[in-house]
Amino acid sequence: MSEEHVFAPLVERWTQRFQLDDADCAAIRSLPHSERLLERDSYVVREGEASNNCCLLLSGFAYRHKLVRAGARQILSLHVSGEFVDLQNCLLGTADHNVQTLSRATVAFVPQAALLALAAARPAVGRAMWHDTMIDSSIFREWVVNVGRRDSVTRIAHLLCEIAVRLGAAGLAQDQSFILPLTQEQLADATGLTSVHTNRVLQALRRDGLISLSTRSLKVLDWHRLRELGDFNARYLHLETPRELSPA
Amino acid sequence: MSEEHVFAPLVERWTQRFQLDDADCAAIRSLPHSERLLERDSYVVREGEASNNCCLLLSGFAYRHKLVRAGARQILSLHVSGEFVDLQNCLLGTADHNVQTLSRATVAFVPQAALLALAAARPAVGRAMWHDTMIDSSIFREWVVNVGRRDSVTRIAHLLCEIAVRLGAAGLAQDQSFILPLTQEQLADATGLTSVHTNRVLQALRRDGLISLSTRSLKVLDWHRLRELGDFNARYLHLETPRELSPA
DNA sequence: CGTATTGTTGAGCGTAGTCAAAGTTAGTGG
DNA sequence: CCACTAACTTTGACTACGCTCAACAATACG
Repeated sequence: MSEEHVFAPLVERWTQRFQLDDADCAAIRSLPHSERLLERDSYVVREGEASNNCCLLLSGFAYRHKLVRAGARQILSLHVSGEFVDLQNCLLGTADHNVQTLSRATVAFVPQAALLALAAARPAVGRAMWHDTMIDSSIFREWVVNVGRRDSVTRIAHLLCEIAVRLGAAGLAQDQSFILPLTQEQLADATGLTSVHTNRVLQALRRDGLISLSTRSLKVLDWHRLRELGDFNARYLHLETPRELSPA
Repeated sequence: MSEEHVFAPLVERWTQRFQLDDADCAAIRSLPHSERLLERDSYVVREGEASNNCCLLLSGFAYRHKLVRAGARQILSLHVSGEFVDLQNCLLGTADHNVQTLSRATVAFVPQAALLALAAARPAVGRAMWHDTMIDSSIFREWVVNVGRRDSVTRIAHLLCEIAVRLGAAGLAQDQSFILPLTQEQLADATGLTSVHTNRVLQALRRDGLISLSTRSLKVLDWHRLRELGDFNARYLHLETPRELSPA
């Protein structure tokens, strides 16, 4: 991956949604950064650490999670390539959660100070960054609802819907088929269930002809019914272009 | 409440944490706004609505929530006076959740465009706003953990700890006592439990001498044990001066 | 003072958890 | 390329935490 293309997907995504001018784009492209290849399960951020760098995911998948005293893990969100994975920790001094790769991944670490300086110098870019973090926030809210008020089948179906839509939007799905980057244990940790129960729910979804799933490869066979079953409404993903707001 | 003091608590809070100069503060104070008194249970934002105003809570309490198809409600967060209650919806065009008052409240509605213009014109203020929303985000993450991976007693204890610390930080608690602005049904909706079970857990906490609670008035009797029981660590609140209820 | 809201109690049930073991797939090194 | 191992998935039997339903008590409030 050549240096000058590192930020290309990011610039493309942002220019589609926000009015970034050439200077904005150039400023993004000239951000200092160091590119790295991370093995699966590598920690990108550890809870309690001071964070000096922000991590942009160039390829692969990542997730956030937290541990409770009893030792259980709760996965907080999933991330696909093209996303900044810890703008969150960037603004708040110390990380309050862990970020880890789900797969082998390439990332670019960008010094926090450079990002904040860019946000201050180029308000349109700052707003794009803020906007991205607000979408993350919306997804957290939906996850609170998912683990708080939905039964196990609905919960799993909802999560699969979210993954299907987000991978689709990122161009990582064809014909309702995609690589599910999570083990059943990770699906369980994302939904607040046990891996045993998650396994049984997945079998039920297969039995009912909603999905086919084998070794990390998932195909949605009946999107309408899965969406219905999962009580899924994509609004919270805010995939549409945001309304244009011009400074007064 | 006189016009020029509407933003005073906000300016004070932000200047304590960020380096805002006089021009920044003046710009905040001169934000256009309309002040209103809202009765208890008033909607501030409704899911699906386009939002044109941001709501700053001047007094009273508010909460965010979402409904699932089955009709259950999940409370997503609580808000105390001095906080912007929907900077979230401000950046994203349409609201993805409801915001409602928990008590009679006074609020100031600020036009969204003015806020975004301010954020762009005065980067330090923009960063303060972004920072506030990132703390909300951190709290959402902790709530995902709370409802996803903690048992009922731990969950309720954790929520009570959060409320105690946040009300303490806002100067709304004295001597480990404060007004608990939630009914048991609302506590249940915040923790993903039923009101019946919440009632039983509260009784257990009273029986064990951790809290005393009667008609909306809660006193923490044993902060150390409650904190322990609730698996509570205030880091996620990112209070600069974590003013925890100290054991005398 | 009457009514609505909120809190409390009991009995029975069901969803999801626990524990343990076997089966399957993927990854690694010989 | 195969053998071996670790990781992941599946199954069964049993358990328990928290839910449901329903009635009643206490409190707030107009």
